[in-house]
Amino acid sequence: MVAAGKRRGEPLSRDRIVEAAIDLLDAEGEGGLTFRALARRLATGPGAIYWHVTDKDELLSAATDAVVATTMTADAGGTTPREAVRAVALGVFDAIDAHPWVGSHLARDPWRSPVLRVFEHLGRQVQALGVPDAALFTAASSLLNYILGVGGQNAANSRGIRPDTNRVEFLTTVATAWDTLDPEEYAFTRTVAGRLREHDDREEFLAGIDLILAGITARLGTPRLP
Amino acid sequence: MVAAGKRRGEPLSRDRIVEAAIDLLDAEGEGGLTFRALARRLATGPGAIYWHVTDKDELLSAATDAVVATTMTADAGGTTPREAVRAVALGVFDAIDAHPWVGSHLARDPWRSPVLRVFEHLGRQVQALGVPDAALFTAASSLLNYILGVGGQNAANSRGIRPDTNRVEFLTTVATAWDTLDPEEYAFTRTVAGRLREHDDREEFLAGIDLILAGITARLGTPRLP
DNA sequence: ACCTGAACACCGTTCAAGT
DNA sequence: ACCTGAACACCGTTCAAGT
Repeated sequence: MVAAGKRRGEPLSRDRIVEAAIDLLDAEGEGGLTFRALARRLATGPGAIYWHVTDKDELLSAATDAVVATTMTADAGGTTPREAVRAVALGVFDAIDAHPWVGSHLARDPWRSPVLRVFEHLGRQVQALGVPDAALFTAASSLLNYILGVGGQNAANSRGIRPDTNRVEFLTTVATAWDTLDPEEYAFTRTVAGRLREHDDREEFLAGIDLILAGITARLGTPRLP
Repeated sequence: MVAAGKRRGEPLSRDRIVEAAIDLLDAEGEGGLTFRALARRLATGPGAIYWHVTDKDELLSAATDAVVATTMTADAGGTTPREAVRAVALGVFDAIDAHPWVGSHLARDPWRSPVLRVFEHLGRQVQALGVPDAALFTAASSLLNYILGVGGQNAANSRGIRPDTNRVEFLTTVATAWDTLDPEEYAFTRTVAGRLREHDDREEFLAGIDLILAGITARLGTPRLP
């Protein structure tokens, strides 16, 4: 990946452009992806990129898709469907952790290939859980939406932070801010502020997945809810 | 709301600016909010706005918060906690339906006032459900993240669409696109394509909330999961 | 204290011109 | 077919100058 910009000899190609875009996004963040910066990295002019890519939006989608696709390759054979769902979810979570911009883009890229890829893999595992046909769509998209929600928030979090601040520091800052909230208006939030301070993002994320899985399996016997 | 731009006599104020920003966002979409356009609407120069507002980001947050706050006023007294959770969730859903840009911004505005407001209200109702202290944070933030996920997707959907196309038309387009997907790679997605075509966004959203609620209540008796 | 609007430092995107 | 890079039409934001 890192070599994308170095290979000046090779002709421009969609793949090389996407690769360089990922590098740029990783290094500089969402604001760092610019046609000019990208062109500089590829030793060409900004106009050249438009010959291989229609749009900045398409470029971002392609970059996101490339990252998501790699985390979705291993089809988690052997384990239980429940663990497989967790594996898919964690794959997306970790991808966003490593490339925060993926979270932002997934959240605003509905039903296009990157999101669809995740949906497909979640759906297969939900199917394996034995969920009846009528409930498949709801189960899979609930998981998907939860994952996208967390992803968006995490992406936003790491966007607002200087890269050098660590997690604990950040959580302490937020939790301390919560302590100054109006005690009446934010009674509940203040109650769980301690929980925020000590929680582990990844475990918290998984706990949410488990909650939804519990909801899905809880009604496996039940034909319909009131 | 609509009169915000008309009251040229009154002095500029943060409130008037936010009000005009909401109008602009509603009328023109996310791309329509520009300091220049806003200034024109307020019959002033772009620089004047900066005296009352620090940033475009802060302005967007203020606009989002104003919309979210109004939907969160009625504290759903009388009904069951379950119905109250649904009411809070639907409030956010409908707000995003009416103002799609709210969905986009919520998704990228972590732990700031608009999101915190929703979190607080969800948390109170979760508390009323009888969820033990140790599980409160997870339950409330799972609901929140699901809501934010759906919100982001819905916002993105209505962003990519010309305002005149209706829902059915749009869903048909997406579902038809799904039919052309690789049958092997997207086996599950193709299975549920029909479901997508006929589904109602709002009901689907509520079904997801119910799923999470089922997960939350399913373990009310259980001390710990494996 | 508050407003004005020109100016700065950027963007994405296009397109005539080149090879 | 593919690349170049100047040019167009915008942005957010700042700031000297005004009231």
